[in-house]
Amino acid sequence: MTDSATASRPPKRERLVESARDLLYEQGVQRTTLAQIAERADVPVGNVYYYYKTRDELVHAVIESRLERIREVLGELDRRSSPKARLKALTSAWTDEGAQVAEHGCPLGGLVYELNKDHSPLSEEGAQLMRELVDWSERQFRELGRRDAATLAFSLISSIQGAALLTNTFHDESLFRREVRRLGRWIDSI
Amino acid sequence: MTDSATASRPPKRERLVESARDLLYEQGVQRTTLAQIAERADVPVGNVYYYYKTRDELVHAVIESRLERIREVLGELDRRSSPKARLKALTSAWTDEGAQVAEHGCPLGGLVYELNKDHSPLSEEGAQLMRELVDWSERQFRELGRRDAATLAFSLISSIQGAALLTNTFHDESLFRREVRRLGRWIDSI
DNA sequence: GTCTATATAGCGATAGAC
DNA sequence: GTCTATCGCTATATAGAC
Repeated sequence: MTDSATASRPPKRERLVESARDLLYEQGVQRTTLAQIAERADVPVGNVYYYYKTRDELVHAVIESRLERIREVLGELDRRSSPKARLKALTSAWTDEGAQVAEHGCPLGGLVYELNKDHSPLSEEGAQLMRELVDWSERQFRELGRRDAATLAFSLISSIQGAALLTNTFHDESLFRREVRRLGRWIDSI
Repeated sequence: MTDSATASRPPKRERLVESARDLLYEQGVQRTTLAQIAERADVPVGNVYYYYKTRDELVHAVIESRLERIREVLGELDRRSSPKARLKALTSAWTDEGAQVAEHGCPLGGLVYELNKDHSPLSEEGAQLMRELVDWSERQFRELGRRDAATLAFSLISSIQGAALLTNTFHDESLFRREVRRLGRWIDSI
């Protein structure tokens, strides 16, 4: 038994990233303290530094975790038969979390916004989250034979991100659903 | 001479709001300290509290300043002859600041994003910034005879906000210009 | 009204016992 | 590997001289 005392709980290192991921989303990067992260992960504060030497290193782990999740989701979407079906399935991925978007905004958009203000390598790592989405979308539009695929991809992800911001601002999930439905029709019309 | 020593400089209270407005935009709300605000305004730190009892009160003043400016700009746009011209002029207001958007994001969007995470009255005050833009846009679309004016207004402001986020993320002003041109054509097509 | 000096609290990070 | 205790710093905010 190399695991910790209480049987099958995920090891501390993993618990810390999960806790950080959730808190960074709910409260924002700047407002979240190591004490809060440690408390939710049920790890003593001082012990955090055994797993992550600095706060930034922990934030880095969260970005990596988000990046892996994005690639995982996009990989699943790639199994769908047509580019249009894939693009529409992407938008559905957001509406599935509509309630959380209304409460806390887009998990990716918020993170990226804050990292944009950061003068560290984290900023560029955050940008990669968006690049992944835009590039994947661009490939779909290109498969549809659009030469302006890059522009369309930028428009699509932009619209979703902006809709998430306003939805969060007005705390009204229905706004998000309506806008994403609109984007679905737009994709169909292409 | 009731003014300060160096003749015609704006009074300190005003200098503080201006300094705070700029720094909150450039660095974000959370990262900006009173010391930085005071320094840029050329006011001693301790003296800030003579003009604003708390930090939140100063942030409140910045929101009010932004709100006034929005109403001022929208008031000027109202002088244009057609709703379409007014809507397109609104989008131009953003591209005029394209370089800054690429560097720091949208001055309103960033502020609103951060205030959304705030558990204070400032959050609702921030929402009013967006409401002002959406409501004004909705009136224009309604004048165009659109019954889905509310939806279209939401889409327009969403797209601009999302485009600003991605433009800031990729630090490429041309992305913003291209997307706003696209929105201009969309307005024309309505 | 204006300024300096300082109180107070909370943060990230470290040292070292176990 | 795990934990407690605490350092050092910086932030907001206050007290009080001028």
